[in-house]
Amino acid sequence: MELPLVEQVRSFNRTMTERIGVLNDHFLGRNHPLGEARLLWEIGEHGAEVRELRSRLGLDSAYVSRLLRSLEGQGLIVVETSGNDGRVRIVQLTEAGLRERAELDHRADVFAQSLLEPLNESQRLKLVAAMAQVERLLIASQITIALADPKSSDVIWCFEQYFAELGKRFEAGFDPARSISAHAHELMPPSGLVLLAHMRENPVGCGVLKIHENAVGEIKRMWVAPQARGLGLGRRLLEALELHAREARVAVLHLETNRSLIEAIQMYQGCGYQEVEAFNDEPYAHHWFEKRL
Amino acid sequence: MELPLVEQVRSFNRTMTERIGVLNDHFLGRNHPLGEARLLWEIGEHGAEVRELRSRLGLDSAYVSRLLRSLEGQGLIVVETSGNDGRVRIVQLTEAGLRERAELDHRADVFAQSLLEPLNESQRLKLVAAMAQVERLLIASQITIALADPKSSDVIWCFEQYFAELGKRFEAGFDPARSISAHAHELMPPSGLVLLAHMRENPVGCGVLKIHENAVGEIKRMWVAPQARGLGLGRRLLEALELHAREARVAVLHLETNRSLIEAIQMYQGCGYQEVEAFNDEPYAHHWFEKRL
DNA sequence: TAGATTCTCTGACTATAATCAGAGAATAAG
DNA sequence: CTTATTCTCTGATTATAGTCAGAGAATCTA
Repeated sequence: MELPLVEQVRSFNRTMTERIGVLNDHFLGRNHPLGEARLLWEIGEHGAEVRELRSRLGLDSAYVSRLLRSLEGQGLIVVETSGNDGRVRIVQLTEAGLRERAELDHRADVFAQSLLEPLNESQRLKLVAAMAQVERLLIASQITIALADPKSSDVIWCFEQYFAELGKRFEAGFDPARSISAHAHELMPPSGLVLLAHMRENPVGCGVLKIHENAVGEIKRMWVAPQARGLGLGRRLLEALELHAREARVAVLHLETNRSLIEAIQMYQGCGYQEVEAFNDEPYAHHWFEKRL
Repeated sequence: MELPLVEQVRSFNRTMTERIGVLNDHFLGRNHPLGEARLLWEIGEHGAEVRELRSRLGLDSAYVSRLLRSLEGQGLIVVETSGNDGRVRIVQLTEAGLRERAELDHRADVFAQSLLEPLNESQRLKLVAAMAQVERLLIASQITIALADPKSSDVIWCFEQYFAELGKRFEAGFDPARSISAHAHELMPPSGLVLLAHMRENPVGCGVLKIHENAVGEIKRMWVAPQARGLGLGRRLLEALELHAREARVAVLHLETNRSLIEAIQMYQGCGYQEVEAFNDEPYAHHWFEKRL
């Protein structure tokens, strides 16, 4: 690989732009303009709310409305008002709409097969493995980490997921009330902060830093969503927390963890955390770590 | 073809469609509509013929003309009549056009870097390696093999490349006149045929089958262009020739080769060819092979 | 319960990306 | 030298993909 990294990425982008063009022509081939096809696809077999479609596809409400009117005119969808909220409208595919969607599905399959077909078995496996790798890493590179409000719904959701996971993994379950607390007011600067990782609007990980008086920081609630694991996100979160800690003149970071969280323990050690004597009486902890910054 | 492979390819396509959309918005971001930007890019630093641009981008002549008029109006290009052929027009970028193109170039770089930036060193290397692999195999899957007219310029070009390469690789050079002949009239059905491999209009490999009376076929002029090597194209060409041989009721295939063509010899053996006694007096040959079909 | 917000829709408008028919000039082929 | 072909251009027209302003109804918030 003599090409500089950026050159190789650009070359890849050129190749893919071309291929995606072919894919779109394929989709487009017969039938609908691309906008309608995408919408038809996103509605899915079980229907969807219009507002949901709009935000998923990132389209203007006037435009979506027009696309829906067109699909309705073709008898591919029915639109009805939601029972729960009279403002919200629900789109469902009709029989004809389902057939049309199956046709799109089939075309996408045919296209995918046309890429594999000229290759031999070993090349196919290599291609698919490399695609999975590219996809994974591109997704990883889309994850952003930012300061978050501990009272926001995304943070609350992440903490719930975190507690639920501890409940499953600890031998004796987990009761947040028994554990050392970290309430919202402690998690706002200057006494602490929450970092949240997002993947396209969706929260996929969190981490908390509490700042104590004696230049001691405490890391808590490190969690990565299952679909975002194996991408080095835990380490990224930890490093981002350390950066904030340094800025707050923290000299030593503490954290404690349960023996069932094996990957976490390995990550802490890999990031330079040393196991030390228990520095608190957290009932769920088996290992206590510290790192001097 | 097992479904998981197709599923992974489709998932990859979805991810890439999204990324390419972002790339286009980036390009588009400021400045020009996408069509103009693509054209500006394709004109290149040294200018180009309009007809060449049209065929490279696959656009209608009226449309290209209009795009050129628009770019001309913005002072980014100048169009002049070719000296050789009064019908052909040549487009050149002006100073401003070159700056604009450099800007596009820069944006593509920034985009590529934005993919790499959030990753750590080892992830970057993995991503780039996987991209190279995907690109290579997708390009391989774009190569088509078809019967070709031995008098066509593509075939003549491939044969010239083949002879030039033999001249370089054989210890004593290579003189086509001394070698056993294969003239155009022998390479048309029913007495023979030429297969040509194309990658997006460009010839990248060839192979010849001569059919003799006693159900004996002869493989000659197997060549793969340097940029298409390592993709299994030689084997694909050979297998395609064998298919044609079977259809022509050939029972045994002969071929001879020079000891310096090591990869070729390995490929023949890997495809089931057995080394036999010399069956002709080809002066450049060291190994003679046959395969019963 | 008033006022703000959310959700969807319509009307009016624009930019982009084409396509088709045909004209005019230059060149190639017979 | 005539005819066919190639290359480019203009005019007329279309489809696609939006954007913006605002209206009307339902719902949420203070």
